[in-house]
Amino acid sequence: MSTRDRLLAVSRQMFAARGYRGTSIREITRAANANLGAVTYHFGTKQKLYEAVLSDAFRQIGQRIETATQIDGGPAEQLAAVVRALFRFFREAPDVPHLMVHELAAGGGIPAFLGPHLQRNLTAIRRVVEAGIAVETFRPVDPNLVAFSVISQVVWFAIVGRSVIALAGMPIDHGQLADRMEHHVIDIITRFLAQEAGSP
Amino acid sequence: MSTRDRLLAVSRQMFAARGYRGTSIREITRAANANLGAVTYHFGTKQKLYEAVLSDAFRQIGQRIETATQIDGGPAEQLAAVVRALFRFFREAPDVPHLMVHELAAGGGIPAFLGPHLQRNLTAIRRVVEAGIAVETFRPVDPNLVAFSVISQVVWFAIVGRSVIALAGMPIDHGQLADRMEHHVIDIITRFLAQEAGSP
DNA sequence: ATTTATCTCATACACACGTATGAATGATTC
DNA sequence: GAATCATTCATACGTGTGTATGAGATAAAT
Repeated sequence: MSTRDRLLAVSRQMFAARGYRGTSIREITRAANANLGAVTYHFGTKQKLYEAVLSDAFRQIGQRIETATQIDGGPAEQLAAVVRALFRFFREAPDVPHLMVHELAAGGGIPAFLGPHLQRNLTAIRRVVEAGIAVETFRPVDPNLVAFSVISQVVWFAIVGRSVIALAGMPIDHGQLADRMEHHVIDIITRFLAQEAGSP
Repeated sequence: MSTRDRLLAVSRQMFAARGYRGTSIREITRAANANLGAVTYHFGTKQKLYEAVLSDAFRQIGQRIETATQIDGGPAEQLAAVVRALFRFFREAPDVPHLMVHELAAGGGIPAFLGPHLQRNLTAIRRVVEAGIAVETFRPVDPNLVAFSVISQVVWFAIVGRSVIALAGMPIDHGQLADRMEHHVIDIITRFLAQEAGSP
């Protein structure tokens, strides 16, 4: 693994755990068995390294979502697939939701270089909902709000799920809660989108 | 307004916008028209100042939630009141959700001094759901998951609502979206908890 | 074998940080 | 009015920060 790649991997972990300002490039290079100058050489500046980490993470999310929206099946299956894909990805790469949230929590809105990534993710989910409405599988609701509900719950679980188990005193482990939460999110969205029983 | 109170107010804004490490006590004291030593004098250390800000914010959230759960009306009305109270509070004090998220985004779980606050909030919501299940207004679902859905969507909206309007190209302002989002969250939760049409 | 390009390393610099301290000021009390 | 207390202020200290730089190492190309 090249020095550049080691720096990226370690940065990702550390930025996720401690945030941008909470992580020094000295810590990063130490943990990556690299020299202090390596950051300057490969990325120019700490900020550029951070942007590289973030772009990569958001690009991965986008890939997962888009793949999920392209499976065979109706809109309901595709939407469920999106939720499942997000849960799986965040379990494989728990750094990613933390990176997201660190970034979004800071004031000043979303940085320019992340806009396109987020927009694509939003659009992918919205399209599925719109398709479902078009074929009257779903009620005619605002697709943006649905996308919002999906993302918020999945990301929030990835961030606070562990802590909530302790706080609520739930007698289960994180994996079990993740499974239940996955079903819960799919369930809650499905019920929201379902045509009323007695509709035409 | 005393120096101590000015420090608290300014800190709250700045910690919310830039996070703990992103805010220096020099910036704080400058913006609060106070001397650098005032922080040492009134709070001892930057960390203690931060904890004072955070405890206060979470205490306020708790008050709002508990008040909402005590209104007259059935469980459905009380749950809707909680959602409305949270939306209103986060609109009045937009710093608070940012403080929350900054804190939760950091690794290492929830700090000890925040645990009790969060637990109380969780419990208050859970009780309402449990009451609704007991009188068979609601389906028998896991109350923790419902609390989770409520909080995640409300907080997430407070954090990224503004950005999403721009990203999704929605032709409305933030206040309008907040109103729609409030209805949406109440709607989605209500539908989830509603007894099936043909149940006994 | 020598040049060239790519990368690593140790070190230096200027600056911002949190904290400590002791003098100065203001208010309260006797 | 003197004495006591609470608060404010300017300043100093040590440390950690991001970045820059130039010498050294390694590998590729000619």
